[in-house]
Amino acid sequence: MIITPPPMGILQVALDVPIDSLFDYLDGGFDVAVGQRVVVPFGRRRQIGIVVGKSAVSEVPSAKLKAIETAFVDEPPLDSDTFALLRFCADYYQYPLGQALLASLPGRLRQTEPAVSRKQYAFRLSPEGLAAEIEQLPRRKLIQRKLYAALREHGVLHESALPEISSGWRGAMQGLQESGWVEADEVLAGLSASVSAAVPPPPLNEDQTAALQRMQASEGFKAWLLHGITGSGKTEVYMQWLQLMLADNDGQALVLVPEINLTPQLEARFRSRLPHLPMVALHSNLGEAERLQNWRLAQSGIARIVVGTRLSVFTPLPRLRLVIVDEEHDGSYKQQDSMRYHARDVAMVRAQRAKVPIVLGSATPSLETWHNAQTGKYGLLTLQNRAVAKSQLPRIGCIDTNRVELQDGLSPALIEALRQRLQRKEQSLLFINRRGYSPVLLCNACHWIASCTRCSSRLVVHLRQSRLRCHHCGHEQKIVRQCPSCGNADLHPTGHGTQRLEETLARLFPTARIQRVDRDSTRRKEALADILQAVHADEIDILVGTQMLAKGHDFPNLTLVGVVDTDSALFSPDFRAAERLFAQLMQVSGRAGRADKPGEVLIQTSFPEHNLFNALRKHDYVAYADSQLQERQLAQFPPYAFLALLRAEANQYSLVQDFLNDALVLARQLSEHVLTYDPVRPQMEKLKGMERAYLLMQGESRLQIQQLLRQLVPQLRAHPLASKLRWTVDVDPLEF
DNA sequence: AGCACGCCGACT
DNA sequence: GTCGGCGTGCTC
Repeated sequence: MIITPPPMGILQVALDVPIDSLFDYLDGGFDVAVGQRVVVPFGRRRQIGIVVGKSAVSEVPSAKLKAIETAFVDEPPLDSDTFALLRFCADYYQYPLGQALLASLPGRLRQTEPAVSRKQYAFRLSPEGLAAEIEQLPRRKLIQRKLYAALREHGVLHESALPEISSGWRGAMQGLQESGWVEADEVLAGLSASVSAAVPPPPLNEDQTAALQRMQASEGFKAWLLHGITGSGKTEVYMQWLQLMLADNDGQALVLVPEINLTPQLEARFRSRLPHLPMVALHSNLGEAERLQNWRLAQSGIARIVVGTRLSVFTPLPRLRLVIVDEEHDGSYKQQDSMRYHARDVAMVRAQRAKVPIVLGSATPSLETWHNAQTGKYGLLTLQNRAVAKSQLPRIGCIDTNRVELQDGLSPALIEALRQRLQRKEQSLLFINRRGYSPVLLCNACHWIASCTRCSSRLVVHLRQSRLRCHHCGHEQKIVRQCPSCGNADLHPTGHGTQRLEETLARLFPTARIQRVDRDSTRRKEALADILQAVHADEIDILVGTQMLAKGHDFPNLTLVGVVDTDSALFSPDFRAAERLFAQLMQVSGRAGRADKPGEVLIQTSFPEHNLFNALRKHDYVAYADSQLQERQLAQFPPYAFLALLRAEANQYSLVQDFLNDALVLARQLSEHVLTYDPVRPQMEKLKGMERAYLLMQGESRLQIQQLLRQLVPQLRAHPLASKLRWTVDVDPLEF
């Protein structure tokens, strides 16, 4: 008797390979759903894949077809909303779907092994336990009584909350379970909840109340810009909105934060105020196991709030009700390799698809966002006042470096201001955007300059280590004592970096306690936290650092911020440099005088009358943004135009040139709407030994750009030179 | 991306 | 004679 095997279906599988196509496999008898993880044979190796479609037939000759090896049918498949979002992004950012899909998953789900989470439990009272009373428990079983009381109050308690009650909770809980009062449910691990009572919300000021009311009054998708200076209480608005939106339902919220170590702080604040809303964090500091757990808690709907960086914009959230993007102007939302998405823009698309509101918060919104708020596309919510009573805005002044003689890079006025702060036992902060001792090593005889051989950059002098370093590629060498060009032994470190400024300050103020904060001084894992701690403990008088210090922390006793060198950003060929500088200086100003002590900001510049500083002195973001927008409109730059960049690099510049020239011809043929400029070399013409150039495409709409790229990119992939050099497409590029 | 195949130079 | 350089091409 002949047994006919059951007919096999065809699965379209997306794989983590840089090929923009799907692969067909026989389902192997597995009952697989779309979105499921599968393991497939691929050439000589095994690959993890995601099923993106099913069908009865395949275009691929049946001799070529292989069957899947395994399907993880026990795991919940990727839901269709998240899947559709990733498909949209893969399309929009010109990136292979399989790579986009797989990159969005926690690392453990990219392996060909089944991913198991550690079992954890949530506890609740049994009917018997509910019927009982605490007095039935012996007095001396103190921990059991505490646990019982907590369970009565909270209903269900996750085990992560229990150490708060007692370190000996395990034994006591066991006792309660044995007596039949408590039942345990197995849950996914990783959720932290709290048994502490919610910290009561502070009263809101008028602006905050108005913002909340307007947000509450809208329904479905609606984008808001929450514009408020540092200290105006944006976080409070977020928290009360979360409470309003999530308290009496089972909805979920996505909260995006920039890629800095501020996530734990925000998390702690949220947790103390919203202890009843289970929250998970998703950021790069998590271990693999924890990341998987938290992701699954979001996917299963157990976690109600997800606080995370860029990548978490792709986290499956079946009951998404609202999205918050904090510090929306922050550049770290833009992925700068692989799929070059902008998490803020993706969040906007996500909110739109999910028909939920989204709030973008910032003191210095990106001009794109500001423009959208001006044209009415986004609702504008303004927080005018600082929420903390009595605190006032710092006085901002410029020091004209043309008119004074600098002493090792410092003006007399700034030195005097520092001296005053030391006398008053107040703290100061000096910003300088260069680490190292000096940015240039110069031969005074022949004007030779120490340069990197692999990059078009100067080598930075690090005097303490007696090294010359390239800050772009990591190349390092001993400091040369003699000019390699003319033999002169008189080489001068020229210009100032953090190390040199630290040295100068130590000489000017021998008794002051000075601390440098840059990538070099915070290499150790806990170093930055230790320094910030010391600042709070008043163990430091003067901080010298790079923009690392601009974000986040409040220093109540800090009353002076000095900005030493900014002028290079004023005349950068990157049209966004000024926007970034303004945001940075606004943020820096927020560091000064947050308590009841008035703060002062002093900026050393050769262009004190520059319109950027005029606006900054008045704390007038609006005026600056509007003037910048006018310039952008005249120049037809974003947000009045849309850009895409084709970057290419190779050891040989001629390769890059040939490729981009061909691409240019193609692009001009393919679109009469999109303006494609001749290839341009970036500031850093050579980086890590690679010669670089790019092609800029400019269109009136996203659609025009998309239509061009949809045709151009496949043709570029087929170009004979395409495999001989490295090239990428950057849609809506932020930096050039 | 991997991993094969493939066709030319200096080595035990 | 063969070890190995990385160019070319394919993976359902």
